[in-house]
Amino acid sequence: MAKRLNSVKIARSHYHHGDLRAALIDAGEGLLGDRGVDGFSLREAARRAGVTPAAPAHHFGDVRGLLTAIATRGFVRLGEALGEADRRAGPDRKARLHAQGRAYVEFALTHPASFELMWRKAVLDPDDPAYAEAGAAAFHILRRAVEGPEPPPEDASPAVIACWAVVHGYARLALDSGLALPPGQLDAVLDSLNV
Amino acid sequence: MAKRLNSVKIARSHYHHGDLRAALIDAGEGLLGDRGVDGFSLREAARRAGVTPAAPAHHFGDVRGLLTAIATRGFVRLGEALGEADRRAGPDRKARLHAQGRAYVEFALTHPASFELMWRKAVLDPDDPAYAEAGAAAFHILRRAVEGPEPPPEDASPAVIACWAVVHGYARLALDSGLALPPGQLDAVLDSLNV
DNA sequence: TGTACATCAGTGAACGCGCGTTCACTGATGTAC
DNA sequence: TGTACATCAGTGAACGCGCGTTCACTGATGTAC
Repeated sequence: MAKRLNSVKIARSHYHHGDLRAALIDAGEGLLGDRGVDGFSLREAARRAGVTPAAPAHHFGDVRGLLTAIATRGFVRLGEALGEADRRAGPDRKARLHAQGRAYVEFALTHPASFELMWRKAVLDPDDPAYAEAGAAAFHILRRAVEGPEPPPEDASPAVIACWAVVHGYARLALDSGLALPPGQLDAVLDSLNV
Repeated sequence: MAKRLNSVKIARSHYHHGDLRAALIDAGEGLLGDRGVDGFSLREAARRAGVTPAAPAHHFGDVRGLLTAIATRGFVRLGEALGEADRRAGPDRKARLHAQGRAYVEFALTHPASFELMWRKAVLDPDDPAYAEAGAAAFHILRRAVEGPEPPPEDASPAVIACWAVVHGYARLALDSGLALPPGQLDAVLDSLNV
């Protein structure tokens, strides 16, 4: 019987899925994309992961736990997108800000249901450490672009709040309102901001 | 038997509530305030209005209809608040803009559940004429402050979008994030906007 | 003014549904010796 | 290398729940004559 040293194990038995935790988050994200936050259910997520409705409890406790994990992954991805945009933008402060703003809005428009879930505290466990940390980390990337590489430990500056409000508001507006927002518009809005 | 000519009829019989439509919207708003959008139910709203769960159907068709009516009233109230703030602000354009911005954010923070519902298209009937009209009317008040008394029939200018994005974003941010936003901050943000 | 009758706006019982969670269980895994 | 056993991560059946909606009904209202 060959030892399986590979980290990827393909054929798995009925029991012991292998990485059900990740599979449930995957399935949950897909479900979210198809049905939105209001159409989400634990049972359907389990169904999509090919598993019994009781299985998720071992990994997440309850629905709230699974939703929080999905939202956390959303913040991680958002942080990656912001970091990536920031790196590509080069050293210019304004260029970095614009790049992050565009990435933020693009993320929201590309994953509207995830984006909404990330802020729907009523269905999450907002005190979950991983969730809180992922959100703070994403915010920190924006802060560093605005306040410099080592922001002071105090509260974020008004300039950061202003930038975040504009970008977040723009993303929300694009999703919330029926308004068709032309692509270049965000740049114009950010340009009109003196920060 | 005296004819009841008064518009207000106090004692009503079991049947024929009098103005159940309004009473259900009232009850629904209260429920929304207590439990949030995710805690809303038709049955509980009917219970609070002292009526059978089947009664709302006569006035609203289904839950979606009731929620849409509540959201519509939210937009009407928001419009009133914006108009009121605008009037108080006098003729100066910047003053009007700031006043409306403050009123917008204050509305959102005072009625967070209503504000959220107003934008939750997934649970509403966004094509409902009254709902669409109330939303457009509120937006129009902001537009007039930015673009002048007779805005052209075309799409709103980038300046209006910028203002709305800032104000809407600020309101959303205050609700979405855990961040404590100091009261004067919105003014600072609006000041940094060249419109 | 009185009466017949259509319409309206409620009742209350019942329906089926999908949900989240629980429970005792069992097969697979991994570790100690 | 082999065996015993504890732990882990699933199963699958069942639970109770509140929900939105339906249905036949009935009391109140208002209108025509």
